[in-house]
Amino acid sequence: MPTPPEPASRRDRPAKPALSRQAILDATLALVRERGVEQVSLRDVARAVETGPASLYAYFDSRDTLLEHVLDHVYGTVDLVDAAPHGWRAALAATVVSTIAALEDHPGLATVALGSIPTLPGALRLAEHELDLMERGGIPAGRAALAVDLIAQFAAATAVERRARVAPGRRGEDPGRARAAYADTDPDRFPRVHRLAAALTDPDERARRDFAIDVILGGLERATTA
Amino acid sequence: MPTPPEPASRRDRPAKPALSRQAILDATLALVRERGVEQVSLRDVARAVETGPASLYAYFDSRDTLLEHVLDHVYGTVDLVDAAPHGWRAALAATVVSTIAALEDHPGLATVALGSIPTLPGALRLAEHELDLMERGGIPAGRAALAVDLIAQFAAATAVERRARVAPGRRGEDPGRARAAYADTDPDRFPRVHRLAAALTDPDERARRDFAIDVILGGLERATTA
DNA sequence: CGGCGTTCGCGAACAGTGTTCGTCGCGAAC
DNA sequence: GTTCGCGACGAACACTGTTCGCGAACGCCG
Repeated sequence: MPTPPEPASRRDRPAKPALSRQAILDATLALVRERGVEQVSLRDVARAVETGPASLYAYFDSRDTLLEHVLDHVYGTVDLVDAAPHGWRAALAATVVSTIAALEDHPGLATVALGSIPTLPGALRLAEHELDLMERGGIPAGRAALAVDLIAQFAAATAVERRARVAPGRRGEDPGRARAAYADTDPDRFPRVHRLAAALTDPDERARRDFAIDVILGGLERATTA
Repeated sequence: MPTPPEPASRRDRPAKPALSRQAILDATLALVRERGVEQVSLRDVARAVETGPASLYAYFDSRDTLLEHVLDHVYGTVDLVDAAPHGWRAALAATVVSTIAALEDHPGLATVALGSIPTLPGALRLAEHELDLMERGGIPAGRAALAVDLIAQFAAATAVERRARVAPGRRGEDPGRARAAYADTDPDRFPRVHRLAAALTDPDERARRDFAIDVILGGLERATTA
C-alpha cells in the first residue's frame, strides 16, 4: 500500500527466484510442515513466493495436483532400510515405520496419499524398495505386488488416524472422552466392548502400530489360505 | 420472491415434521447417498428440511458432528455375519466386506470414519460382533482389541481409496493413466516396478480386497512373532 | 534502432463454503 | 388479554479454490 504500483518490479529485483515449479513446491512443503495441509491455502503459498494465487495455475493444474507433488517429495525422503543387518522382514517393518513418520511430519498429507494413485518417482522408489525386500524374503511376485498397495494404504491410513487422535486444535475429540465412552457402555448390550474398554482405547499408538505391522507382515509370509 | 414474507408459515403447514435431529439425519443420509459427502453442504441439508443453515446448529455442533452421526447410522446397517455356517474366520471376513460395502454406498463417508474416534452405538455394535467372532476363534482378548482397530481402519481406508480410483468427476485420475505410468518406468532405476507394472495396477478391486483381508486375518491367527 | 505483435503474469472478481450474531415472532404463562 | 422468554433463522462474515481478461514487458521484424 505505501509504494504505489512499484514500476518494473521484475527487473528491479533480480534476487527474486523468478517463480518456478521448484520454488512453489519448496514453499508449499515448508508451509505444510509447520501448519498442516488444510491450513495452507493457495493464497498462503502465493504470498510465500511473492505473487498472486492465479499465477500458481501456470505451474500446477490445481491445489490437489500441487499437493500430490508435495506428497511425492515426502515419499522421496523416506528412509529405505536395508535388509542386511536384521533381515528383510525387519527392514520392511522399519521402512513402513519410516513412511508413517514422514507422513506424520507433514500433517494432512496422508489424506492426499489415500486419495490419489501414486505415479510419481518418490512413490515408485518406495515401491521398488519394498519389492526388493519381499523378493529377498521369497514372497511370490504376485503377492508382493498386492502387498505394496496394502502397505501404502496402511501407512497412509495410520498417519491419517493418528492426526485425528492427537487432535491439536480440533473440538473435544480427546482420547479421554473416547475412553470414558467405552467404559460407560451398557454391559448387557455390549459385554465384550465393556469388558475390554481399556484395551480398546489404549493410547499407546506405537504398540498399535507395531501390532498392525506384525499382523500384516506375518499374514504376508504365510502361504495363501486354502 | 413472489409471496412476500408468507405470514404464520408454521401454523399454516402442520405437515412439516417440525425439525428434529432425526429429520436432519435422514435428510443428510439421503443426500450423502446420492451425491457424496463433499457435494452436500449445510445449505443443501437445510433446504431439504425446509429451513435455513443456522437452524441446524441447534441440533448438531458442526458439520463434522452431523457427519459422524450419519456415519454411525451407516455402521448400524452393516450386516453382522454369523459364525455358524462357515466358521468365525469366514464370518469376520464377510463382516468386513459388508462394512466396506456400506461405506462405499455413501461416498466420502469413509473419510469421516478415518478422522474420528468411534464412540456411537453403531460402531460399538460392530466392534462387539467382531470381538465375539474373534473370541470364538480363540484370539486372545488383547490381540482382538487391537484387531478391532486395525479392521476398522482397513475398511475405511479401502473405501476411501476405492472412491479415489473409480473417480467419477475427478480430473484425469483414471486407472489407465496409472497403468501407463508404471509401464513407462525406467527399467534400470525401477526394474521390479517395471516388470510388475501389470500386477501393481491390476484394476480388480475385489481381488485386492480379498487378498488384504486374507493377509490380515491370517496374520491375526498366527501366534505373535518371536 | 524503433515500433508493433504477442505472450503471459496476475489483480480482481465469482460462486461457493462453514459458522455466528442479533432480531423477530410464536406459544405459554399469568 | 397482555406480557415475557426462548428458539428459529435471515443475513452477514471471513474465507476458500478457481477463472477471466487487462496491461505491461518481451523479442522479432522492418
